[in-house]
Amino acid sequence: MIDVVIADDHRLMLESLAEALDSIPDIRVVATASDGRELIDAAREHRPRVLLVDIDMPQVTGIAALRELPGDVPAIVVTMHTGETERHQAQAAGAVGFLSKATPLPDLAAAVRAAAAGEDMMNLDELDEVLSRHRSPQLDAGAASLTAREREILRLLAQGVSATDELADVLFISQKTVKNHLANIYDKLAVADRAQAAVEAIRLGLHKEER
Amino acid sequence: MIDVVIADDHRLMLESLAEALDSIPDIRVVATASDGRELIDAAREHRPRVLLVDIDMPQVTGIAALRELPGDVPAIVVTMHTGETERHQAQAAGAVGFLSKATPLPDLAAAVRAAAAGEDMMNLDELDEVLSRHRSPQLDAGAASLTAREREILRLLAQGVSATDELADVLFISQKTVKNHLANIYDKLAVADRAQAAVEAIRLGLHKEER
DNA sequence: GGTGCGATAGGTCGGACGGCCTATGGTCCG
DNA sequence: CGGACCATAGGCCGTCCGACCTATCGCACC
Repeated sequence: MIDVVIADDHRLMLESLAEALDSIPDIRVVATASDGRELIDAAREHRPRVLLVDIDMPQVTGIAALRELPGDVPAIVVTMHTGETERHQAQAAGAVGFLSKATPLPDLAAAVRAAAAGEDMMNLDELDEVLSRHRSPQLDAGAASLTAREREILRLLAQGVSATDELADVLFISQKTVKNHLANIYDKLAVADRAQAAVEAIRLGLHKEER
Repeated sequence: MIDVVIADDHRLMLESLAEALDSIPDIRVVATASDGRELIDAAREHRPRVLLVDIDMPQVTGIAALRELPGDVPAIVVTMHTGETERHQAQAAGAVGFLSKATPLPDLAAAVRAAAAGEDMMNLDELDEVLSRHRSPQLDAGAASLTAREREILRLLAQGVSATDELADVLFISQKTVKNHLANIYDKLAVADRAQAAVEAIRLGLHKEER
């Protein structure tokens, strides 16, 4: 689980991004800030693994805030202004990444994971390669070891198909097999019953998957 | 359920906002667009109840797109540039609302509900009053009639407390009472068991509530 | 060509769950 | 005051669930 603090002066951006990142299973937004001052305070108080920082902020800019903060927490600068000047300022202030606000959300998530893993993303030639190495969420041992069939059953659970006979009908297998898969799922996710498995499945985002 | 189409040229904003709004129980994002052209196509194809439109977009701006679209779908303009010029252009193009990107997310959700209800939000003096009338999500009959105790139990379910005896212990009531509440919850939400109730509880956002 | 693993399936069993009914005390409101 | 609603609680019953064990088939990897 990667703890993140986000700073952006547009509340709509700040709150939407916080909500969206928080719904990613391996990322948790522990605090948000609307200017550089709040960012510095939040970073000191919550000790996150990664900072996401906008440049344009009233009073203290993102760049200025980064200069005040110790370099022990990797910071990704996210900005509308992707000129070389801003880029160099960000780099000089200690940023490990510099992304445009045109970046797709999954790429930002990948950048957060990369930053948490100690990667540097200031080299544009390597950026794509670094991001692609961190595209998939780093799930905990249990969730990561789920088989395709088990994920399928979890997906159905998260979508409201909970009865054994319904699951068996949808999957064209016997009720017995459904129960076996469920038992394995309970083991891997360390839960006790369908209700808890459904909660966990939704946390993992399985309810959004199609087919 | 209010179907919405969002247009914004910054993918991070677009995708984050889509994710955040979609997680609100009475709002569904049916399509997103990165420029005015896509917005026009998406509006025609998906026939949403409300449009959320950024002004600054390449090729065809939000204002230009609104001018091309029939006025039968209410549009809310969301922009960084809140000058009188933009305001008047938006109004002339048929927008029913004009909000800054500094607007808090809950206010935007309220504006979406207001727009879906046919309200006009172009009068700044009435804006606060109109928004406050639409703050709470319009839940369907079942969810709206839940009692405090029932919501409490649903919240626990959504947070992974599923066993009758655990629920009884946490709430300091007998297991029998827990089962009675659950039976009433199943009725109101039209579900059959705890797993489905938990799924519904998360959809309603109860898992985020404290205490 | 084993060895391992996943998907399939069956049996048994005790306990948990959900459906249905009744009942009491409290609160709020007309 | 009476009615409506809620939280609390108990009983009964049939069904479903989860735990534990065994077993076969197919596929992939070495």
